[in-house]
Amino acid sequence: MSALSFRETARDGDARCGTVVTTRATIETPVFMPVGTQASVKSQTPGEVAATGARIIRANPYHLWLRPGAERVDAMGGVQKFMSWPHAMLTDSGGYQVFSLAKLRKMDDHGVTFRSHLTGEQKLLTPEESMRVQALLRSDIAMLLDECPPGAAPRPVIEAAMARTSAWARRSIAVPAAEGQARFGIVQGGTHLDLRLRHLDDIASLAVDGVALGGFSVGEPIAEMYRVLAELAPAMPRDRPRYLMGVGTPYDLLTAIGSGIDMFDCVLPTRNARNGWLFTRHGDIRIRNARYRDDTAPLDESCACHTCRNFSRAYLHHLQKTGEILGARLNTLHNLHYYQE
RNA sequence: GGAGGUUUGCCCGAGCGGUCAAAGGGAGCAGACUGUAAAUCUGCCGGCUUAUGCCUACGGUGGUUCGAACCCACCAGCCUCCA
Repeated sequence: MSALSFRETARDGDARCGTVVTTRATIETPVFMPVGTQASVKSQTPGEVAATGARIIRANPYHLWLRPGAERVDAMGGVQKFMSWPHAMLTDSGGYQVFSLAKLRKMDDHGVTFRSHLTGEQKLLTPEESMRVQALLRSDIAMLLDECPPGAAPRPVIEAAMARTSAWARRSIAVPAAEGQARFGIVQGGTHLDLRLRHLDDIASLAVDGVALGGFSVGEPIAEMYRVLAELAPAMPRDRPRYLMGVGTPYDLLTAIGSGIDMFDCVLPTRNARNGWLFTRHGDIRIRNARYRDDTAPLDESCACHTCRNFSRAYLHHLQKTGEILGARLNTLHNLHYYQE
C-alpha cells in the first residue's frame, strides 16, 4: 500500500478540493500546515494546535538533526510520538536552510556543509543524509533536499540550482523509502515561467507522491509569484498534491488556491503572533499600537477562537507590551485559528 | 555640629574645558517579518521645525574662561562616616 494517496474531490476553475490520506491522517485540501520547526509549534500544545482544526504540521529535520539528534528522536518513537502530536507530519529537507543560513554553509554537488549555528561544528547534509534523518524522524511526508536560491538570483544561478535540485532528487529517490513515508519533490526556477515548467516536467516525472514549489517568497516581488503561479500551478500533476512551500499571507493563500495549489506552510501566523501582528477578516492588527490601549472589543467579534471569545484587545495589548508569555500564546492561537478558517 | 561623597534628558546611567542636544540601557511611538539562528529586528525618541538653523537644557544662583554638563563660590536635596 502506498504511503500516501490523493483524490481530487471538487473543482472550480483552476481551484480544487481534495483528500490526502497519509499513514496517520486524512487531510482535506486546501490545507495550511502550521510550522513546528523544532518539534513544537511555538507556544502551543499539540491539543491547542489540533483545536484550531490543523491535522498536519511541519517540522524541520535540520534543526532536529542538530538537536536533539535524529537518532534520539527515533529512539523516542519518531517526532510525532516525541512531541505527542497524534496527526500527520511533514518534514522539510533542510533545503530552506541553504537560503536562510547562507552565511553558515558551503555547498557543492555532493551536499551542503553547515557550520552549526549552535556549536560551530561542521555538519554535512547530503540528499542521502536528509532522507536518512527524515526516516529516523518518521514523518508522514518527507521532502527531497533541494537548493533554494534567493529571489534576486540571476537566471544562470537559478538554472544551476534547478540542475542540482534535480540531481539531488534522483539521489534521494534512490534511497529506499522509509516504511509509511511519502516523498515530495521540489520544483525550482525562480520567477521564470519557462524554467519553472521545464523543472516541473523533470520533478513530476520522478516517483514522488507529491510535487512542491520551492523558491517562492524568498525576496522576489510577490506579484511575480502570482503571475508565475497562475500558469504553473494548473500545469502540475492532477493526481498528486501540489504544495507551495513557505507561503504565505492570507491573501497569498487565496490567490494560490485559485491557481490550484493544495498545501501550504508558513511561519507568518506563528511568528507574527509572537510579534503582536494579528490577522483578522477585517484587516491586520498590530496589537502593540497605542490605539488598542482602551479597546474593549475582541480582536475579531466574528471569530470563534478562545482568544476572541474571552479577551479584549486592550488586554492583548497589555500582554504584548509587558512581554507576557500568555500574549504569545493567545495571539498564536488566534492566528492559527484564523488560518484554518 | 564635623568630614566626605553625590545631584545629567520620562527613568536608569556615561561624560570631567571646545568635536555635547549630551554614549549606552529602559520606557514611549511607529515599521518590518512568507519551506523560523526571530517572544526577533529596524527607525524615531527636548522644542520649533526639518535647516552645515534657532531656542531650551545637565539641582539653584553667581563667577572664572574666547568657550562650562565638566573649573570655583554659595545655597538646596540625597547618601555615608564621626560626634
